[in-house]
Amino acid sequence: MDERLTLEKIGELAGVSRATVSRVVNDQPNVRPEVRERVLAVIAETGYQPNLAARSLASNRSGLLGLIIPRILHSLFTDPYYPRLLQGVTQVCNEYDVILSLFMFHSEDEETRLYPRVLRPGMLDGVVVVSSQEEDPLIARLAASDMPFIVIGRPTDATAVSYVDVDNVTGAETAVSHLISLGRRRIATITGRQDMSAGVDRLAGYRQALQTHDLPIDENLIASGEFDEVAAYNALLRLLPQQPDAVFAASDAMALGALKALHAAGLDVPGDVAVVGYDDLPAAAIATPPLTTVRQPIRRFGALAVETLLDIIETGPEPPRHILLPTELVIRETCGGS
Amino acid sequence: MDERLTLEKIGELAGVSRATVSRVVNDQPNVRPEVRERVLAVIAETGYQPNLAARSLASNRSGLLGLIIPRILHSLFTDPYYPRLLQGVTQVCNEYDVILSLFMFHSEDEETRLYPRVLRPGMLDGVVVVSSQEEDPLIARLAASDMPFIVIGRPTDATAVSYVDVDNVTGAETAVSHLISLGRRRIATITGRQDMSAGVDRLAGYRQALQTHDLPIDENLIASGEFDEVAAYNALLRLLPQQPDAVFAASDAMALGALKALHAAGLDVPGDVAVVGYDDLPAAAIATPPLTTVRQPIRRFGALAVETLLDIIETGPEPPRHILLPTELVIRETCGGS
DNA sequence: GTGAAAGCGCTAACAG
DNA sequence: CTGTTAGCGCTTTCAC
Repeated sequence: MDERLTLEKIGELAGVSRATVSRVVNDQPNVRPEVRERVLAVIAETGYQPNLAARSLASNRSGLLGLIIPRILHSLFTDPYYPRLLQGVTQVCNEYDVILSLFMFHSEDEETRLYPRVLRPGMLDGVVVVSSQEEDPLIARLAASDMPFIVIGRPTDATAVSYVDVDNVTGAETAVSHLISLGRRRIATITGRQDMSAGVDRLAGYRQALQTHDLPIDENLIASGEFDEVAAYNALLRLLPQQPDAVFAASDAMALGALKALHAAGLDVPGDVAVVGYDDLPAAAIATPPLTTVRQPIRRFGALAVETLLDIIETGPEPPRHILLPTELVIRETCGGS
Repeated sequence: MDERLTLEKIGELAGVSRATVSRVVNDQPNVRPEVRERVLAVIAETGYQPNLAARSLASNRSGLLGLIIPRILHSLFTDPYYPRLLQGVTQVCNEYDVILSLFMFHSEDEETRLYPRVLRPGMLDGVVVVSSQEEDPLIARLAASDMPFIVIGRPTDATAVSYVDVDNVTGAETAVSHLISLGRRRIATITGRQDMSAGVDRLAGYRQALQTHDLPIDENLIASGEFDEVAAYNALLRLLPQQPDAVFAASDAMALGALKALHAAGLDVPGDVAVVGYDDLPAAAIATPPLTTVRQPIRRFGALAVETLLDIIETGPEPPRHILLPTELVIRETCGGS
């Protein structure tokens, strides 16, 4: 059991050549059913597994996909965003029998030092990039290489690049429109980071909803929360003097921070101020009061990214795939309506 | 720029043989400094990167490490536990220039189907296994193979296996002892899952602290919270009739659930009931009131696992490494003392 | 259908 | 110190 099994050895045991075994292993035609059976039996008996490195060298395909998570944003790490995403990604990888390599960078130095490794020959068949900031230099590099890739989260110069994203503009617009329809008029927003398209788009959705309903946009009702609970807590405190009657937070983490600040200020939710979040974290459902929020299909999203990447590897990068997933408004109690 | 660069080609350009280039690339001795320089220059100019598959095939080392996360526990996914762990793990991987392959399983079927892939020849140099439940069958398989591995979280039959873990028993004991020292006498606990060593050990620490201080152990003060916030909320409600004056929750997520239940029941924390958690999640610091908790060095922990694995790969599995990291009691307001 | 043979790009003795 | 020579285990023409 200890001796290394090779195609050659399996062939020997089955009384065929190594080439035939290879055909069987790779489900290729041109093998007599009876022979195939015999080979399969030997493989099952011996527990033979083809050597990945050798296969990769000979076929120029590694069976490895890369998932690249650029410089970690602390805020995203207090969310279950990445875990969810990873669930979706790994699930599809398992389904298609590809292996996922995870690249997480912790500093700009590390990024620049390690980017070349990603493009290393004989390594990855394709990569999924989580775009955390606009204008990620890696995306330009990937676009210049012939490595198949897809971006999670629409990059700035998106037209030529394949991506999957949630429709953040529409999601935010729906949330704010709902507040308007409930009679709120001084709707504040706590924005996410403006170097991330999710932050930008959700703010755009907020503005768009106000415009559509002919409501004025008061810049004093817009405060930056950096996608962070504590920052949002403070942002809400800054917003309070403007006497908003509703707050749209661009993430649940921030909405939770806002709720805490509202409680601390002795204000009633939704009586005095309505709150809507974004993400539908598990914590949203058990907040006090339960948080109205925009649900993103994060897991599906990761899954779809991999499926699309696999398709790109198969059929080429053209045309660029632009996939926007719809969100869903989950109405709970903090918006004060139904 | 499009033609594939190989050792041969670099050698040609530098006027040396492929073997010399290989020596330079691998930082081996026996190359005249002057020649080395010349080769290095060509490599820098051309941006040559050795082909991983070829190297792996020839040297029988892939430069890949596996991280295996068995069947996902929903509860752990609402924590930033995995993200933190991944940060530690990837940081060390980056440092040592090894690539991390992530295996996440979502069902028992997937597990059994994919375990063999992990042990596939020509694939991984070693694996880190996150042990989520006692008696993971993969650990037995790994132990029977000659794949170097290390377990995060002490497995049940731990003696022969290398692992890193936090000292959960001592951590819990310290927390409960602190409550005792503050004069609490009817100390309840909300336990984590008892099929995970963290759950078992933290309960053991609780019992031990009571015993050490000659306090009776009342089984009615022990409720199961499954490491889940909602389950803990309900667990606390069940505990309330026993009139505890303190609660030790085996995770912050559960402590947060307990806090909510306590508020809902109109009890004052820490006036009526003191609360101590475990994990020091970001949310613990901004809970109302801020949560006293046991801090685990999760990131260091992931880092140490990889470093130790690398050492095992280098020097062999003997003797088994048993590494316990100390925890730290973070005293905030829910324990009602200092 | 099947086998023989030629690499894939690299490392690792082994000469010199 | 440096080059030559074998493979590593697999895929993939190309004959038969």
